[in-house]
Amino acid sequence: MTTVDPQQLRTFATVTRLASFSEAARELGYTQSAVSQQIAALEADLGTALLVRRPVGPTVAGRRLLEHAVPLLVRLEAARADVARLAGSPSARLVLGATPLAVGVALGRALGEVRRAYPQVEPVVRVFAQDVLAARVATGEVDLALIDGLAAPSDPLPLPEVGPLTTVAVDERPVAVALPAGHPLAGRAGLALSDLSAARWLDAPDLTPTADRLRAAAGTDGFRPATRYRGTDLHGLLALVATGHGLTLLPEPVVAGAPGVDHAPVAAPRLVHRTELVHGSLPEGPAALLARLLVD
Amino acid sequence: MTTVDPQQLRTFATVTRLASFSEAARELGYTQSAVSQQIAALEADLGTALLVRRPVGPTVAGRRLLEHAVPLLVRLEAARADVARLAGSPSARLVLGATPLAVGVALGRALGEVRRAYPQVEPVVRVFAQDVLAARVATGEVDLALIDGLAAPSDPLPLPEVGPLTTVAVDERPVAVALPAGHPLAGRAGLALSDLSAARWLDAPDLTPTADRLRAAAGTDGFRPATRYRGTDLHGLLALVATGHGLTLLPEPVVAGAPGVDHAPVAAPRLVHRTELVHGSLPEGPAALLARLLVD
DNA sequence: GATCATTACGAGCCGCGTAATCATT
DNA sequence: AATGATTACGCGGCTCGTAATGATC
Repeated sequence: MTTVDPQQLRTFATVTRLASFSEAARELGYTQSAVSQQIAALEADLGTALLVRRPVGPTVAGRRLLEHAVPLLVRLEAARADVARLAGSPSARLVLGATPLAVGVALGRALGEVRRAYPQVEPVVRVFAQDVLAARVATGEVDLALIDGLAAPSDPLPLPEVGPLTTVAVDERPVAVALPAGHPLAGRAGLALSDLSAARWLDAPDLTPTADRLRAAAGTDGFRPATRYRGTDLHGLLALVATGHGLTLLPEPVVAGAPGVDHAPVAAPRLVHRTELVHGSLPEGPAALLARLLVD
Repeated sequence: MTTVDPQQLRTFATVTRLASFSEAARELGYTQSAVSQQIAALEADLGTALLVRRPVGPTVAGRRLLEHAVPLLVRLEAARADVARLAGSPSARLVLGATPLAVGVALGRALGEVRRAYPQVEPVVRVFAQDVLAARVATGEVDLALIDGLAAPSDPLPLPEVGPLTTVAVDERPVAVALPAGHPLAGRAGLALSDLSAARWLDAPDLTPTADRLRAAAGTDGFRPATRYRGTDLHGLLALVATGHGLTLLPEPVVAGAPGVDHAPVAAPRLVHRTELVHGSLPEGPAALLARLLVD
């Protein structure tokens, strides 16, 4: 019946993230003591130990609580931001968030039309990794977002639910495995993803599906990351593929023209690279126009 | 940066639901004064009026806040319930929630197998309306739920997101319009849902898709409810159809055998009656067994 | 012995209830 | 006039910081 205290939740989340009471206190502007008391109160309230101390880390129950805590805090903030936006002046800004692979010529063309219709607005495009974009939309930091990812055909992307958002499918492309030029699998048809679970994979969490997603999609273990690539630059990633540092999964049109890189379409399971437009409520204006242009 | 107070959110939600400060105070165990102060504090905090008084009702900003408040409160409770369940003894109970149309022979057979494997557990089946079932799963009131509803083929049902739940498709059936016997449309193929927007519809929110859902699916206005039917009894609803009180949308197998009722398949848009199994994390035991049996 | 979490305790603030006031029908 | 929302005000509790204590490397 009674609810959990979000402040304690935030402290708890911070403590687990930093694995330290004192550092969490520093980040949150509390004393060590206050943090300790908040955690103690939360544990007493829930009737379970949530953290083990020295070294600091979550218990099983703590891990479970974390699955709730982070989305809850995001949404709590989104709620405030959402009504604040409604009260504030309808700004003429237009901020579009996008994952790296979602930025394409269609977007450029649509932005051009928006510029013509609303010459006074300065459209801003900001690139984010997939996992945080939905939260940015919910808090109003960006007005619209183009998010890409791996999905079964005509299935929606698995986005974290952080508020009342609308998502519309914009694009679906076949996916292919990017291979070094001359690789024996190049161009081979009928390739099953699970056949490649033992290969060396490039883990580029800001650009391509992570190993978890691949395992889930293929239904097998494996996909052990050989090299980790942090960053949103596609060319760098393709260069690593070309030099044999590992394979990666990309939309077919993206790998098709790349120099030094061959590719093979993935036949099973049936997967597509999907792009979705995500937004909250859009008042009539440049943002709404852009949304209409993008879904066509 | 700072978060919204859930207690105020709960009070706000209660006030709007009851459209009265005093009644909300009674329900929540506060004085009128406390409720008034909480609302005032919330409005001051967010910097906007949320309610109009006399008669009491939400403003535009208030309506927006409500979209966040209710799911937030559900999930806040779910978080507590979720870790509590983890701490408590692994009870041998097995509570299955289901929407009325989701209870079928497959379920009966699966429950039989569970009984045989775990003779000591007493399976309980509880029937709920669609809209509250996901929340019951999140709070652990039921271990698993079978939820049915209208969807595009192989699309998931639009469930409110109230926690980290797993959903698996269990069944998809064609949908048909139930008609009084001898109705001119009976058996006609190629029927478009939008053609029927002007007809008299039975509104049975506990059993069938509401008018909103129909409008969204058909992409047209209309589907004005002629008669409202509260309850989860299918036979009563079919009797109303047979006596000409309105049309309704049901899975084809359900209407096929009903006396006094004819039907016509819906051809456009492509729709199915989908049943999904929804659950949180399932420790090995009767619940996990039942889940496995149901998805096959 | 140094770092880091916990406990003890007092001070300030916040939120509730009582009660009076104001507004609306 | 009566119902119902708001304001005034004082008390109680809760939470934080300071400071001392305890545990772990």
